[in-house]
Amino acid sequence: MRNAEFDRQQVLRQAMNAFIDKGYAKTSMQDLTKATGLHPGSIYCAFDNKRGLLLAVIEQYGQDRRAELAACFGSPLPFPEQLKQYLAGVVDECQCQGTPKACLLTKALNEVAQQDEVIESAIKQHLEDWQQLLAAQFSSAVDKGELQGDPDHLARYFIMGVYGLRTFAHTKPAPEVLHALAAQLHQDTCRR
Amino acid sequence: MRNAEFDRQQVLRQAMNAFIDKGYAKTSMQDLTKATGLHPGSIYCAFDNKRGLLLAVIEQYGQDRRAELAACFGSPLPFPEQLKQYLAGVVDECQCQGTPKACLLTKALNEVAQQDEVIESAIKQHLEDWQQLLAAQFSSAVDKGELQGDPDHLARYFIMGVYGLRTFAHTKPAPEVLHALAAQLHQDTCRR
DNA sequence: CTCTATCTTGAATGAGCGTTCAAGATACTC
DNA sequence: GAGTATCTTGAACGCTCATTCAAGATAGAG
Repeated sequence: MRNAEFDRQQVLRQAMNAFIDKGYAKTSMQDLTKATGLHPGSIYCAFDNKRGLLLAVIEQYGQDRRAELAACFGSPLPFPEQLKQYLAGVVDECQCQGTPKACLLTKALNEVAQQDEVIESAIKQHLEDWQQLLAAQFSSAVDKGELQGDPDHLARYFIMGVYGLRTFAHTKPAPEVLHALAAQLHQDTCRR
Repeated sequence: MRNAEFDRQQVLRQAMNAFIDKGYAKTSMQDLTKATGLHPGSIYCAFDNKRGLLLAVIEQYGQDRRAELAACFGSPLPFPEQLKQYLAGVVDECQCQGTPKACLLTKALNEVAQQDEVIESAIKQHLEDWQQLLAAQFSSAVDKGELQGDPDHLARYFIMGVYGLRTFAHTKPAPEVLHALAAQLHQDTCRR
């Protein structure tokens, strides 16, 4: 017997960065072997093929984002403040000096739209999980009287704003523009 | 002497649909020859290469969208109503039965981000033109008292919403969800 | 220590890609 | 109507890609 030598999570996160930077199609196996340090055979042994690696990476990405969200909304701050911090994190990612970090889920969804049903629905599932986790936070804020309105609708509207913010960031606007948009979104989400 | 036999605009629109459906990377020259009816040599003669064709297609797309916007805001309706119709058009595109039409500009921008500066800035230019045209409409609405606030900020917020709506549509939500989000965006844009 | 099941290695493979180009077709000029 | 400049055609090319696989390495079992 013999165990695998590599750390699966580490490999997935390295491949994740490669996919986020170049997109799925433009990330070659050569890129992936460089990024992960694994040889082609090992990748194929562990993940079947490039597509299987993407699916595993998507799974890991979803898990990481869920942990991130839980950490942010686990603080003792009032809900609007938590939401503000969450948005600030998104904005930071979008304009992280010269090397903006895209969202793997939306980037990949955009790329494989109407071409790979399995990947498409895996991504859709994670985005819906994300929406549901956020909606739960909105719901508990409504219960505590920190917010008014339908939590599901508010969560969807907020998420739409985050999607929009990320796309807007691709056009490299001035930082204050992105901040103003985030502030407006925050206000429109919390006002009701 | 001899003139080219094909209709340039028609070819560009056919290539446009191919790029919108499959994305730039996954649209092969074979796809493009099928979509346009042109042979490889003709495409290379007219547009240099696949990338040149994309650039020409982007130009055409920008022109088409500008015409569309002018038509929508050229109506005699009050501004909020014009905006509502514009949004309705976007939503329709997003959930056009089973074959949603993405925005070529954002789709391609997402794909070539940080990989092709020329394409990136061509797209960025068209998106900024779009923003400016919308901002001009917002500005004139403010002048007429149909709207309150900073037209540039409002236009950017509205555009962020359109970006978000399009990404949200990729997750194939129920039609009423998309409509509710569009209605909310309309309200938040026009309220001030 | 030996054996063997498993993992690792990386060159080889074939398919598909973007691109080229020389031969053929065609419409305009004079 | 002849000449020619231009466009059209599509097979061929070289390259890169994802994928394979047989040989080599290694860790645990007995």
